[in-house]
Amino acid sequence: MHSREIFNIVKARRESLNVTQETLAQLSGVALRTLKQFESGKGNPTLQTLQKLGDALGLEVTVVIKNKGNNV
Amino acid sequence: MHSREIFNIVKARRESLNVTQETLAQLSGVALRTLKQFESGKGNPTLQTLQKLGDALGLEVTVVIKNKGNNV
DNA sequence: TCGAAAAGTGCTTTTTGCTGCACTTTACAA
DNA sequence: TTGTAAAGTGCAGCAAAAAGCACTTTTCGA
Repeated sequence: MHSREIFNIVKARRESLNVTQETLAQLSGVALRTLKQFESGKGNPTLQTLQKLGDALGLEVTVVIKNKGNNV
Repeated sequence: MHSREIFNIVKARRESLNVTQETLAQLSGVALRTLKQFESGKGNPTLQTLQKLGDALGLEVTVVIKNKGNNV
């Protein structure tokens, strides 16, 4: 999952919940400026930032094994 | 998935592949110091760092909806 | 069409992640 | 036990993320 995809999922999720950036910023504890930057495709958020946003949106950051069945 | 879990998954994955921190650092392009810090449970990696490590280990960072069936 | 809400952007400061270096500690095989 | 490889840690510099502020642009309903 590429960064862009992740950004888009967050943005899409926020929109599907009908929440403004400002509200999400308050709910998540992430600064509005940071959120804006992030949703407009720029930036390289820290895991913590991503998780704060995820928590507020009912999203979860996970790390999974790629290509099951093709591993050592 | 909490930060600790993510750290542990990365570490466990590296070990299961029998790769040293030093080798992973070279393969992933992440500095050894950063990797060490990260595997010992400290730090708050950026998405990019996490993805570099994931790429080298065959892991993928994803963002998924929690509690399927309980959404808007 | 117009006005307000929402979103996007430039600039700046503060904080902190990334990195290199040197050293210590731990694990393990000879 | 001892030597070596691997892993962990303190310190410091640099780059970049986080955040605040002000302003512009876009969106959209009245």
